[in-house]
Amino acid sequence: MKNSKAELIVDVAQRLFAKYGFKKTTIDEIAHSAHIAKGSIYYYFGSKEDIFRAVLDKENRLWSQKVREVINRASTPQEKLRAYLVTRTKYLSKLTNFYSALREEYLEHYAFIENIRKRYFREEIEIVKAILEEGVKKGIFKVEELGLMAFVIVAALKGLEYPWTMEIPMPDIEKSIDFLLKMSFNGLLKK
Amino acid sequence: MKNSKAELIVDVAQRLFAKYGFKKTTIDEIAHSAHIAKGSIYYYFGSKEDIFRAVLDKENRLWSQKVREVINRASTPQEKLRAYLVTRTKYLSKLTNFYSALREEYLEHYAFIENIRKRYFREEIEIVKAILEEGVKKGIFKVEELGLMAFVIVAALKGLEYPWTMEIPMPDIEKSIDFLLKMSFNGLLKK
DNA sequence: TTTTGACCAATTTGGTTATTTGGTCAATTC
DNA sequence: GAATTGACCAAATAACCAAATTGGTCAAAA
Repeated sequence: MKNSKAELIVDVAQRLFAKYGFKKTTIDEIAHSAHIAKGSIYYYFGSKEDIFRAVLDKENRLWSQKVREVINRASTPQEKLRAYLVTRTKYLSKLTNFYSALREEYLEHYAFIENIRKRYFREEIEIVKAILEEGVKKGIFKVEELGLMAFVIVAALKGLEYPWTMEIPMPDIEKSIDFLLKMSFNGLLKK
Repeated sequence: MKNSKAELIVDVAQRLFAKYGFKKTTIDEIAHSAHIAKGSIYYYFGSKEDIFRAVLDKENRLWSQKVREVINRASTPQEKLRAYLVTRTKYLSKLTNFYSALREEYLEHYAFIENIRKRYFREEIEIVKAILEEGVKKGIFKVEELGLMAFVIVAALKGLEYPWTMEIPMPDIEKSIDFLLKMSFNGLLKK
C-alpha cells in the first residue's frame, strides 16, 4: 500500500489548489475528486487550512530536498552558493501552489499564509548561513556576521524575483545570479 | 502669490490620498477641502488619475532632489553609493503616497500605477548606473556590465524593503546597507 | 477504526435598487 | 476671455436581501 488516504487527499488537493487557488477550491470538490465523502477529509485533516498547509509542506519538502541535493553535490563553497541560488530560483517557479500562495494569493493575506512565508524565509536564511559557515571554516570566505550576511543575500534574491512580477523586462535570471555572485566573491573595487 | 490653484489642489489631494488612499479619496472631498467647486478641479486636471500622478510627481521630485543632493555632496564613488542607498531608503518611507501607492495600493493594480512604478524603477537604475560609471572612469570600480550591475543592485535593494512589509523582524536597515556595501566593495573571498 | 452523508450555521453569490462617483458643461464671475 | 461654479448625467459602487454554497459537525453505519 503506497498511498494512504491522507496522501490521496493531499494529492488531489494539490491539483485543485494549483488550478483554482486556495479560496476557490472547495472541500466538496476535493472530496468528490478523491471519490470519498467530505466527512472523511475531516477525519484526516482539521480544516481546509490544514490541507493547504499539507500541500505546501509537500511541495516544500520536494524543493528543499532538491536544493540540498544540489548543494551537497557541489564541492567548493562558491559552487555550493551558486548551485543554491540557481536551483532555488529555477525550481521555485515549478512549485505551483507554494509559489502562487506566497505571491499572488497573499492579496487576501490570510494569517496562516503569512506564517508559512516567514517560516520558509527563515529556512532559506539557514541554508545560506550553513554554506557561508562552511566557507569560513575552510578559510575561503571572510564573513563577519554570518546571520546578517545570509539575511542580506536572501533578501537580495527576493529582490531579483520582484521585477518579473512587475513585468519589467528583466535580464535573464541565471545571468543576473552569476553576476551577483561574481561581484559578491570579488567585490566592486579594482585590485 | 506663491500658490497657484493647481498647487493648492495637489497639496490638498496629497493630504487626503495619504490618509484614505487613492480609491477612497473622492473628487468631491478634494474640492470641498480645498474650498473650491468640483468643476474647478477639472479645469486644472483631466482626471482623478492626473491628480494622483501630480501628487506622486511632487513627492518624487522631493525624493529625487534629496537623493541627488546627497550624492553630489559625497566625494568618492563609494561614498556616493552609500549615500544613495541610505538616503533613498530612509527617505522613501516619508513619501506617504508614493510609498503606499507603489506597495499597498497595488492590490488593485491600476495600470497607471504600474507604469509609474516601472518609470521610477528605471530612474533608480539610472542613478546607480551613473555612480558606477563615475567609479569606473576614475579607475576605482571594476564593472563589466554597468546596466546589469545597476539592475542587480536596485533589485537587491527592493529585496531589503520586502521583509519589513512581511513584518519579519528585520535587522536594522542601515546596518544591512553598510554590510551589503562592504561586501560589494571587497567581496566575500578571503584575500 | 474508518467512512458516510444528512445536517447546520455562516459565508458567499446573484440579482436588484439606491446612492455615490468621476466627469461634463452652460451659465456666471472676475 | 480666463477662471469658477454647481446642477446635471452616465457609470460605477454600495446596500440590501433571498437563495445557494461553504466549511465544518456528528450520529449512524460499515
